[in-house]
Amino acid sequence: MSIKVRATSFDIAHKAGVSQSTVSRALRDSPLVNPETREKIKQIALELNYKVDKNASNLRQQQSRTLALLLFEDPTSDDSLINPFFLSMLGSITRASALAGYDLLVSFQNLSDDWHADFEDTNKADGLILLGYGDFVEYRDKLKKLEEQGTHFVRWGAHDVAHPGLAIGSDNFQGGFDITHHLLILGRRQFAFVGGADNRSPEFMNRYLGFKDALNRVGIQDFRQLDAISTEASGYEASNALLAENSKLDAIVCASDLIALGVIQALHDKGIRVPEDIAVVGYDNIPVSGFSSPKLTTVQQNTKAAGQILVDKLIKLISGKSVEPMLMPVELVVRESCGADMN
Amino acid sequence: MSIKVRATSFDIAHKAGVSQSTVSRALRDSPLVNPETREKIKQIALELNYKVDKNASNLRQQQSRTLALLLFEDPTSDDSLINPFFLSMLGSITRASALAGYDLLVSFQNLSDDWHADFEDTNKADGLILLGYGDFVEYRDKLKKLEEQGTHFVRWGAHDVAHPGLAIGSDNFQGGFDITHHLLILGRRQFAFVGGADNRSPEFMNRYLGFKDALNRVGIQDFRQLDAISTEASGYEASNALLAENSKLDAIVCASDLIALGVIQALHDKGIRVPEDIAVVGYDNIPVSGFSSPKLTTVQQNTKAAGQILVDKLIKLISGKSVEPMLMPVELVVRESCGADMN
DNA sequence: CTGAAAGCGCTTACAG
DNA sequence: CTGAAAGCGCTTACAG
Repeated sequence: MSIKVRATSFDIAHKAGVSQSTVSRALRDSPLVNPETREKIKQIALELNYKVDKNASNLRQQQSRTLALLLFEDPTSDDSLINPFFLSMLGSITRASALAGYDLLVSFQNLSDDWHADFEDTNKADGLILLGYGDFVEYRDKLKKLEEQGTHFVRWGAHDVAHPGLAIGSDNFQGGFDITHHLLILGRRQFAFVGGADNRSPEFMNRYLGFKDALNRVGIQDFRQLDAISTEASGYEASNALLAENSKLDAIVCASDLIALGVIQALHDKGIRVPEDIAVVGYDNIPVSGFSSPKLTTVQQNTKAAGQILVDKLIKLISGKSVEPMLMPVELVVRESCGADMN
Repeated sequence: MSIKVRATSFDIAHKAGVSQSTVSRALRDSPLVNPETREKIKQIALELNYKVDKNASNLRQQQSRTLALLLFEDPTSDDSLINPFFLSMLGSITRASALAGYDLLVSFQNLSDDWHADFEDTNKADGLILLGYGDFVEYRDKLKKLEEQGTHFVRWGAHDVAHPGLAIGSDNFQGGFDITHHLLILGRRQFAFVGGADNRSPEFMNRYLGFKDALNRVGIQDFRQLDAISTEASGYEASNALLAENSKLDAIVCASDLIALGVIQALHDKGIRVPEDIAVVGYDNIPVSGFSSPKLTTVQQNTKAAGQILVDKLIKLISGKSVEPMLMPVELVVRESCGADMN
């Protein structure tokens, strides 16, 4: 392996017979420098394989042109599996950052980490994108600290004036409403919702509220709700608990696809047919949902646009512009598990 | 939003009544500094919410404690979808980096980009992890450049003394052999392999060679091979081309799960039963493969260990230690699409 | 054990 | 249009 000798701007200055300041200006395309000089300098830089030292440049400019993506995992999830929904956002965030000329640091965080202080405070990143949170109540305290320190950050989730920071999220209430409404149209009447409906997970809560509203509007006051976190195992368990109650059921609305997959598995294991006996629907439209049997009817969030928007808003925030929160529309994806093609 | 005022080591020095050098030493746990002084300094640092400026620290130390993960996508793939196999490695790489005390920059690369010069040369990263490549022939030239510049890098793939740099990969030959052998045991005799078997994609090539070897060992010289890239669409197309040939077939070995999914879809559309009429197997064990119908028999690579190993080897490389390439074992995952439970 | 000083490699206000 | 100089915030060799 060859020894690495990095050229500095002084080396170029020497070769070009100009001062180091002129080199710096030329490479930054400053209009102050003579076009011919600039070309000569750029040529030499190329020959020497010169690259600006980012540490020096960043130190001098007091910025990093880097964004940090902090991913909070559900503490209970298998550590080899990342939530597929976040994964799909990772792609668009990475692309949007690159497009805007920012590098992207990616980090998985646990609530126990001292995460709130690690990136922007060390000048490694100009701002943070927060995805997921585990338990919202604990999370909120950390957000408050971030805000107090003047850190620039955006988060994916439900915006709420009561919560610190700017949130971009999709319309979970509408999604919960739409998919429940769809089941009502298909004639289902005996409902259960599986997913934690408390302030520990505001997304699930809003989906639940949409679910409830759809039922109330047609006069249904009677339904079941069971807590579950977003894993197949949790859905499986909740489903069994539900069946043990012996309540009459013809539709189960799940707060996520992962939960729905577990619920369907549990029903299969008991010999209950989906969707013939009980319709089951999910939320997120993760890749697997198009392949399960039956294929999941679910709600699609626009992850591609979401990533782009998170990045754009954060960059605006960094440059001191004012930024509005945003609620993104959702789309119902009808497949088999709702029983739509039974009619 | 509060105005951000970052404390520097001078601020702490002032408050503590010591010199700035002592502050730096104390925060780095240098044994040179008096324990009481150290504690006092640490206390003040905490109060002022002081964090070492990484740009300054990195500049001074000429290192970044950062790794860059460069992900090359198949140029033909839908840009909203990342290869699920890489995604699963992303998790373990991120975790392993954090554990080793390195930050992780993530970037998607196109072959057209000037990627080979962007991270280590700017001192933003101490080393690179390369995942995927698109076309290996073009890729190889870039690798050569990286090596010439003395960049530290490891890549996921087949190690070959003829190729620049250090590769960690799984045993694709063995995987191709094992899964084909499994089909032979189940009584299949008329084979096709779907996946590009040329030097543009060495992984596929090795899987193909394993496939071929398994057949040759039992005296089968006659089989079909069709090119395909790792997408469902490409598998679908190849499958139709195969059927159009009217050759007798009872088993299709696919170079990836994505291809297998497309092949199965094409067979379904023609009313051909899988695995009754034709067995179809994949490679990668992506999450979807456990949910397709029929569920895919496939080959599992140990992505969790792989990510960890890539990070470990790269860090060794950075610290100037000698490092060996590695071939990781694979595991056959038997589900339904091979027809194992028909016997 | 501590401090004064040099220097990492840039960018940019200042002077010409 | 160009150069000399200051300074970003650290780490560490040197001197005591």
